[in-house]
Amino acid sequence: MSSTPAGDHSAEPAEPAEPAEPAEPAQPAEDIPPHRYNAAIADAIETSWQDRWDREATFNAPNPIGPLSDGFDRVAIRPHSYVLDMFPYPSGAGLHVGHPLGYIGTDVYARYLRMRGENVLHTMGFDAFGLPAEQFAVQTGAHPGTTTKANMVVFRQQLRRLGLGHDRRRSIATIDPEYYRWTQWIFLQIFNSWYDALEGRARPIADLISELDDDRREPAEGTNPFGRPWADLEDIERRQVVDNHRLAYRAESTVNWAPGLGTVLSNEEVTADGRSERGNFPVFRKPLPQWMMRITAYADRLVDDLEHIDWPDQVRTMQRNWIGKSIGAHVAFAVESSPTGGPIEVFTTRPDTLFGATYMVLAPEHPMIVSLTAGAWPYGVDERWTAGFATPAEAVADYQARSARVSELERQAGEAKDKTGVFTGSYATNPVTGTQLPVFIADYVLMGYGTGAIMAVPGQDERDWAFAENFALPIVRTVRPSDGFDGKAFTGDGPAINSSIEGLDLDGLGVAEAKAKTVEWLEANGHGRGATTFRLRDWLFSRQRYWGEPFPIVYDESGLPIALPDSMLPVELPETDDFSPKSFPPEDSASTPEPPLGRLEDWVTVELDLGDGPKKYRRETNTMPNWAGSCWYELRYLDPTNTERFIAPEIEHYWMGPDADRPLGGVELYVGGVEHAVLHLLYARFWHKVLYDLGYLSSSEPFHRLVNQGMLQLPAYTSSDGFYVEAAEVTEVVEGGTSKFFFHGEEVTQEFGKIGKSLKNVVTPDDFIAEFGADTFRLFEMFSGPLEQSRPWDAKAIVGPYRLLQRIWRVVVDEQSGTAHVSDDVTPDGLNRLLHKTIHAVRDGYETLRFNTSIARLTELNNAITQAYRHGGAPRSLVEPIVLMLAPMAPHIAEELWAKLGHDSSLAWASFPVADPALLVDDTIEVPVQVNGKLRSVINVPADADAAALQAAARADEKVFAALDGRAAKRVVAVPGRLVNFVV
RNA sequence: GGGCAAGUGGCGGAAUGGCAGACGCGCACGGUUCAGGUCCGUGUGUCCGAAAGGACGUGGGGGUUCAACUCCCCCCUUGCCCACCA
Repeated sequence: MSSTPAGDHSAEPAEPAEPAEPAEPAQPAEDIPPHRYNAAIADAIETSWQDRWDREATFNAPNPIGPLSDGFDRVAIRPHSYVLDMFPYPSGAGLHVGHPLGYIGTDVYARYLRMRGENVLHTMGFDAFGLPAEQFAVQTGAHPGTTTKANMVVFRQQLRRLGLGHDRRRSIATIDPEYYRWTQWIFLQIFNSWYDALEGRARPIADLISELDDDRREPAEGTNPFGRPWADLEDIERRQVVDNHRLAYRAESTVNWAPGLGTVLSNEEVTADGRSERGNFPVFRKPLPQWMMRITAYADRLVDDLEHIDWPDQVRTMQRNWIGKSIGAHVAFAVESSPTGGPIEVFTTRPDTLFGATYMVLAPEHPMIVSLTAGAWPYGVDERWTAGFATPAEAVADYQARSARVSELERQAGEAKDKTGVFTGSYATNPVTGTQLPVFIADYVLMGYGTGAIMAVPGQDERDWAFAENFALPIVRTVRPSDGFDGKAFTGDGPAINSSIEGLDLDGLGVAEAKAKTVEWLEANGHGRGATTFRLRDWLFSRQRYWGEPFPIVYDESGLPIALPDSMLPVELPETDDFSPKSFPPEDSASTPEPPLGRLEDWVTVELDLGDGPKKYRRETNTMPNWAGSCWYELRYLDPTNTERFIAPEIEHYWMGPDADRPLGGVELYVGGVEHAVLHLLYARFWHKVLYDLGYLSSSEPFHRLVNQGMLQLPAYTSSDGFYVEAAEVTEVVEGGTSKFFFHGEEVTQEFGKIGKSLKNVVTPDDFIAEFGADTFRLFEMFSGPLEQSRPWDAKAIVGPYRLLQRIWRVVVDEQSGTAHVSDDVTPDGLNRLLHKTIHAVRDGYETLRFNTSIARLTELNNAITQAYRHGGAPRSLVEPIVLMLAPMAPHIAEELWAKLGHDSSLAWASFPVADPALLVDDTIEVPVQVNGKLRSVINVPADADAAALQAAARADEKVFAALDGRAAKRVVAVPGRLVNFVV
């Protein structure tokens, strides 16, 4: 591929490069040369090149069609890549040094791919709806839109100053009505879809209705509460049945209500100790009508497709665990005392242990408890089972009340392991043994998982064992423990025991076989069937907040939701000064959410013509959660100005369509923090799959390759009383090689931690850019370790990359005159070989995102050049490649040097140097010689020396001769090109 | 309690079966300088030794191999995630 001048991509013809450095260097100390690379020169170069890149639209990536397709004919034959960052939330604090790590990494990679000859899409937008902006607004009274937009201006400046090569035409913000118009449109697509379990994909809801009308399909299980067939239903009933199928649906569901925040939260936003992730307020479980997304319909595909994407194992494991797929069986336990209530259905992953089920437990919220609570205790009941109450009804009511209240407190105290519960007075029948099993309620069984009821098998389950001990319940072992019958549950594999009746004999079988055989028996005898359960719940999708996307939904007098037509989008967020959520005392569990939009009566009540004449409707007053806008932004970057569609299919296919390397398609590289491993990445995959199912996308996964950048840890300082002090005001004193730290005269202790206000250790890129320039800052962030790795930020070490740039500058530029001082000499063979080895290694570093190794190789090469050409005059054929190789990481200085070397156009599209394979192998090589595995000498041999020649050369070496000391080798390992090892 | 990742000089890190410590920071010495800083050069794993050289050395213990930072087993430590999920 020949070099493509940047002029090809410019809006205007390239102008000759103008020297960007100031005429008067800022530091006129007599002995410092006037044109030594320093912060002032860096600043001049960097701002000048940033302006020129903007002017020439250097980083615009042409689309194959549409308004952004200018110049596509010139790149049509090139490969293309889409390199993406997780877009930031524009907080008021601006960027700290941790943020740009990933942004610089993707920028280096994108610039490298471009120089390798690809059409590269790289841009940046803002995830700008969200709670912090709203909370800040509530505190200050300023509108969240105003503060958010001001923050975005600051972020844009900071990002631009880093020299990130973004296609600015594609930048979007989720708060833009022209963006969230399509967020709402996608919501409607999801609302107007259902999951066809037979075909395993989402389909338009209209298909369902016509299939129901034509009697080709029955309503799905649990969607028709009316007990009559579809044909006999009233219109309003049919609407409800259809609504029950939708992928976005309203349901009375138990939600996490945080009175202190005034909003409900998704399960993912609640911490393990029952508090809100944001704000740390108590969260109460409360049944309320809410919008839900049927993400559980995709649980299997979300798990299965993890196999086909290139993500860190850690993140894939986290998603798998979050989805929590369990394979087992549903088993029905008949209840004689309550013939109307039907059997108790349980889910178990261990159907093989059915013979060991000795009691049953229901969650305290289980709906069958009412019918199962007996009128009186059975004769001679164990008093531990009754909790001292005279009747089961009293005992059950007391336990239910306590678990609703206490569970939160107990969780907060961090100990919920003590097994409590109470007997209902009823018994169920074990389907294999016919034994009567007492039915308990206990809070160690959760209503939200499986069926909310379990068969308890103390012999094979540690929790059941603990409960059985507390309540003196029988324990039957059905698996022979490999470690003896030693007074605890055995959960491992082993031969089944005590598990045989007529028609079902498990004894001697391993767990897997016994499971299969039991399921077969259950199905044959009508007692149950194989079943899969997921930990994942449907996604709670509504929030009682102001600062989010309004739903494109209205309600008529029936109270059922009606989708607005596409022509009425966007439903703009109404302007108001009254955007505070109605919050309540944090402990007020009786309160219910009141969305701010509900107070805007003029907006809520609306007259519309939705096809049957103008009528009054009420708008939905909830807004969408923070995650909605980030579920599809990677798609909108591709076609940001499209007013007809959320994205043109050809454009999606061009940038994200599947190919040999990416079987499910998706972004080539996605870089962001591991904190989004579950929420954002799971929701975005879900939406992407729905849109794929509905035929809008050619890719079925949004992000093919994911890399989590590491976290930078900054020094933080604690005083002797344990409080953090401002890191910026701490001074370091070095005494005899060890450092001591002082804060206003008091000695403080240094530790390394997450960057943040709480540790008082925030450091911004701005300070470093002012002192060293953006190129040095970029190089430093990339040099301190691999992109994925977390590491301490040692600010002092930034002088290393600074010196490197000074030295490279000095190789090209005469520090007295400021002009290039290279020669047209031929590069000597030795340096030329080093150059080509460097090219090889630098490319490898770029491709594997190990930029630190690329910098090391460049440093070595530059050191060698410096040694050989102390006073300038290095050959151009040696100097130009080093400038090009430096360019992805330190683009401004590289552009400037490139210009000084006489090139008129930007090197952003110049060809990256290619190593000549012939120069990667030397004529003679050094080969280590070991005796008994210990290094004794290094010999010089021809590169193509075979094993025999190697051995001969090694024996001829006097150090080897001495080490062998006359002993005969029992064995000689001679690996051509690698080593010789004598075993004596 | 479970899962995953990691542990290499004073520090960040390099080496993915074949010369451990590339490259950088720091430090030491030398040059430049009135001086300091900058800049340039040399050295810098530990121990013994004036040196040549030798011994030891990648959290600990064991194993596989001619050869292990690298692969396998056990343990320790740290970090992250999940945590009564039947």
